[in-house]
Amino acid sequence: MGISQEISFRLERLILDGGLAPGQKIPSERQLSTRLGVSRAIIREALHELQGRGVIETQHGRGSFVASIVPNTDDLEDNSPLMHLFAGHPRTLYDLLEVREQLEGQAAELAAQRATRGDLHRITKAYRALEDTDPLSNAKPDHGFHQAIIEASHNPVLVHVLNGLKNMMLLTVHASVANLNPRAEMRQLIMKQHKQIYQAIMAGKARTARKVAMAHVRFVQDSLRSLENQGAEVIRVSLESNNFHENPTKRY
Amino acid sequence: MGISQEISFRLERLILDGGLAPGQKIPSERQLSTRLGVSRAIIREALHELQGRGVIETQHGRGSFVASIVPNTDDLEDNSPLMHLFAGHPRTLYDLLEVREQLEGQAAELAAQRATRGDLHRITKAYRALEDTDPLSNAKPDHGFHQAIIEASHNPVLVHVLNGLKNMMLLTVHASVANLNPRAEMRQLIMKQHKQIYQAIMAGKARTARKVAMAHVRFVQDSLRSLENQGAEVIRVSLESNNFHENPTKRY
DNA sequence: ATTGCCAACTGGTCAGACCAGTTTTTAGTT
DNA sequence: AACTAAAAACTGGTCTGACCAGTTGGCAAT
Repeated sequence: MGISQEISFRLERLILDGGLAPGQKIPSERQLSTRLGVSRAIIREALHELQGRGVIETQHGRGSFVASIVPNTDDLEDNSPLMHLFAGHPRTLYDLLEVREQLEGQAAELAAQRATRGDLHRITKAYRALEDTDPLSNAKPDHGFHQAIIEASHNPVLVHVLNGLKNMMLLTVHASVANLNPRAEMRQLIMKQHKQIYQAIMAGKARTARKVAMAHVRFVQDSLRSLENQGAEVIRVSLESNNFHENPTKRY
Repeated sequence: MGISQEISFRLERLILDGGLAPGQKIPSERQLSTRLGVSRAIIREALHELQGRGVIETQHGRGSFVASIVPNTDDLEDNSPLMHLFAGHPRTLYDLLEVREQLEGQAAELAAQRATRGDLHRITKAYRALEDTDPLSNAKPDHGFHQAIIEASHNPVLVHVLNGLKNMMLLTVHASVANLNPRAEMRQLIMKQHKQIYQAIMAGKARTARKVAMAHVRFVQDSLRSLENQGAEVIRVSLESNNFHENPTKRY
């Protein structure tokens, strides 16, 4: 581990272990530099790291200060650092939907082929719940319906993979429900798609089930995209030129 | 807001928007420095900030890499209950291949659409290695080839999912290579399939890429199955009852 | 084919300079 | 004495160029 890291940890411990209270000023970079016997560059790197972690805040010409809200260490548990960044990021939404299109399609196909009576019963139950529920902000029944289908695929790997995506999936399902359902005609279409999926699986029509399931995900995808284009608040942060890596030639 | 901050935000967005997948290497500090027109010190400060946020990880002498999304939640590592249940279980092999068929198909399609020059170069390199290597029981080049394609899809979610399956995948790739390659005519077919995939991606023929990639996985699947039926020693480990669910009515 | 070494990467650290804001001191005026 | 405005003395922000320390890949000798 480099000196810079060591310094940042040392400073963090100093701050957290008492000494410095929120809002308090920490020594200047040059002071820290001489006192800790390292170059100012190292101090600056360490401070930037703490800044990234939200431990301190810096003001040009004034100094660095202990951040008011000390981040609890529990931060790293529920949502991994990137998870937080990915969550709600529109790109990830589409990336996720791309993958979902495939996997849900296959799940539907396999479900149509392999579902047992018990599976069919569970799917029916979930479908009924989906029909009955007040469609306002009802991400749960939606997820339950898809989950029942996935489990009926009898492919543990598939179940496991989709389970791993569950958190992010819930996010997208929620996003879709929240953005799409309020629009009456969209809700109609989605319910119709659910019905198609349900019936195809019930009838054991594998190819059809795959097709409609994929179409369903794709529909959600396209709808969100069009919503986004017409200015709804699905975040879009477009950006300046990247001189960074080459860009994919075509993307979306 | 200082340049350093701006740079860190820009980098973060480029990572997320630019399709930089977890584990992927980001340009060297000196490259970024010249490309973004700022000093290396600034780049380093920005990188330290991202490091503090957990977006990247840095290794002395090697470079900086996009942090994996869920570094710990991948329970498929060594001794997870699932892995134990899965390992060597022939059913799992086919389940895995089922999922792989979809995901590899999509990866190939997206790679054909989105691959940058750098991606194409990496794929070519991996392909060459695949051609040159003595095909006897060497799963590594095979895996490298597929990996290069997957990364060229520029879909972090897809990369992540397939990465999570990496261990199991290596198992199946190994199985396929070990069982299939020794048979001359099979090896020929597989090499031909690889060539088709390679050419389709190079030519940017997305649909074709998907088709041949899926056909490739399916071929491996079918071949293993037929081998198994004629009594070859496909790892055939027990196949005790699966309490996974009720038994599907039709299965294989 | 293997080994070993060397050149060319990569990040890590340092020194000193200068720019750009902020605060304090000081000098000058009233 | 009080007020004000200039100047000095802070603060962080950026740049440059150098050198150290790991990693990697190719090339020569074996």
